Amino acid sequence: MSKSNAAESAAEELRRAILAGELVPGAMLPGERELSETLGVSRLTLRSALATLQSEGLIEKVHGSGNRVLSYRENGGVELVAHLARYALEGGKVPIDLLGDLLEFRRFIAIQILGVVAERATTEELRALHRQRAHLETLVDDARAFMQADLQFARLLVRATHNIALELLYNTVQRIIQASPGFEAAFGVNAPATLATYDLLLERLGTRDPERVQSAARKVLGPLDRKTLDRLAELARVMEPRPESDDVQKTERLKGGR
Amino acid sequence: MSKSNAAESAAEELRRAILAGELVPGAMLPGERELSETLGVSRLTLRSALATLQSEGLIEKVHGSGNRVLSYRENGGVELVAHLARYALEGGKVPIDLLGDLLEFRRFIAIQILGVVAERATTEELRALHRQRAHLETLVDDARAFMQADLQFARLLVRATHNIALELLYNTVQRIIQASPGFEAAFGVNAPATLATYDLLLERLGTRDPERVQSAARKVLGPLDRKTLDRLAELARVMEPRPESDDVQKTERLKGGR
DNA sequence: AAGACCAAGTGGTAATACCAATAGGTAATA
DNA sequence: TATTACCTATTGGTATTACCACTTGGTCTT
Repeated sequence: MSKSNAAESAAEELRRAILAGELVPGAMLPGERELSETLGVSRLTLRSALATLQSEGLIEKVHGSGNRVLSYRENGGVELVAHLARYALEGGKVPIDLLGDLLEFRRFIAIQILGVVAERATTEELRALHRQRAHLETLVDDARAFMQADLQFARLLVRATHNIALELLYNTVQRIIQASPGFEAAFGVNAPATLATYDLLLERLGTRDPERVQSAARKVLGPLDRKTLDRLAELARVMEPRPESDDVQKTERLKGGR
Repeated sequence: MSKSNAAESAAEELRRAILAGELVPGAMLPGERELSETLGVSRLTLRSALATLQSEGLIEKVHGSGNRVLSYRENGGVELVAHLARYALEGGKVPIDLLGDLLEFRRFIAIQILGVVAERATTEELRALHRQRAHLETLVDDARAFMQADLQFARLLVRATHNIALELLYNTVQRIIQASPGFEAAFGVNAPATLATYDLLLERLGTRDPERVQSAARKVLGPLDRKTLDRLAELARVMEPRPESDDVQKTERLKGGR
């Protein structure tokens, strides 16, 4: 990859091996001195990579003993979703299933959040949501900008719950989405339907009745996500496996000249 | 804390300063060479600490420029919940509000999860849940063991959703809970009511009707969490406050230049 | 046979040197 | 005068080397 970060590259290689099952849970990694040489980085850089993997719950460091591989199913943190998605994309596949799981997760949170927002949000917070909705409408053409504004809309929603745990969780989710190339497509694909959905929900929020908001959310959000997935699957079919770029030869010829 | 880990201690000091608002978002930390001397660790160790803070979304590293403090409200990950709880406890306070937010978050997820589990769980997975419920009954006296078994029960539940994103999220939540001293009390305090609740939910799950399961969950889980919080608040009143430690002077040194 | 003990291997920390990227000032230029 | 190019001090990133602290597994002693 084009990342210039040596430590992250090393972490990447190990992470991929673990997620691919090549490194079995319970197994001990080679010693840091040996492993650093194998990966072609200094022991220091290797240790930085190992620290990252530890924070992701993929390995366990035991002073005096070694580095043990853990089961990512039982210990891996949410941030692995981004990596799983990236590996799938690099393999040429659109991670429809994974994205579906992530959308379901988001939907679950959203339904519940909408309920408490109806009760707790200040009028000012509701106003801010309407403003952001209006802003979204101007960005339907720019997928990336639309995603950013959509995330901001979600942030305003979360903040209106006045629940710090949910707010921090949202930060994590946002980082996952932004770190997952291809996920942004899921936002742009369905912009018009998204806006219509927001309109309905905002209208219901105005009633301040949690029941009405949640029942609407349950009816609308599921189909919306399903439609998004369908369109993504469609796009995936259209795209050919992977076009090799033949610009390489061209650039080669440029070198000699001047 | 009595942790022998130098890097984590350094990270701890910086994290505390950031979460306490002593280091304002947007501010630049002192250079790594200077800061490492200030904290009494090598630059290497300091960098390890900074890497941790970066992964938690508290700072942003900019090659050639410096380390910028970020707003934890906007960038901090969920794992900060554990640290916030710990700081509160070390200050002599039981973080009732924070724990309430966390329980609410857990409750939101649980309600939705129970819905899909009713649809998707295999009969074997339901059997495993019943077994774990029976096992829980034997541990009502040992708060720590009960918490572990309770977490395992929740894991079985999450796994039955067949949603990898939710499963990974649960891993993160579990780590937060286990890293938060005092949170385990929230589990032991209300063991009998917890068991009764599980019985009800398992019975409803047997019907395979999402609606019935969710409506029961909505009715039961809220009051259960409220009762737990009440008992914890009661316990907190009984315990006397704690004499403070005075490391306040140190924090002055952390404020950086530029 | 059981316990104390020692030694090799492992991760943890430190000190130093050098590479790479950024920012800000300065001089050359239009 | 405003703009551009570039140089340089400062900052983070990586490598090398050495030593400390802990764990483990064995030997030695009792």
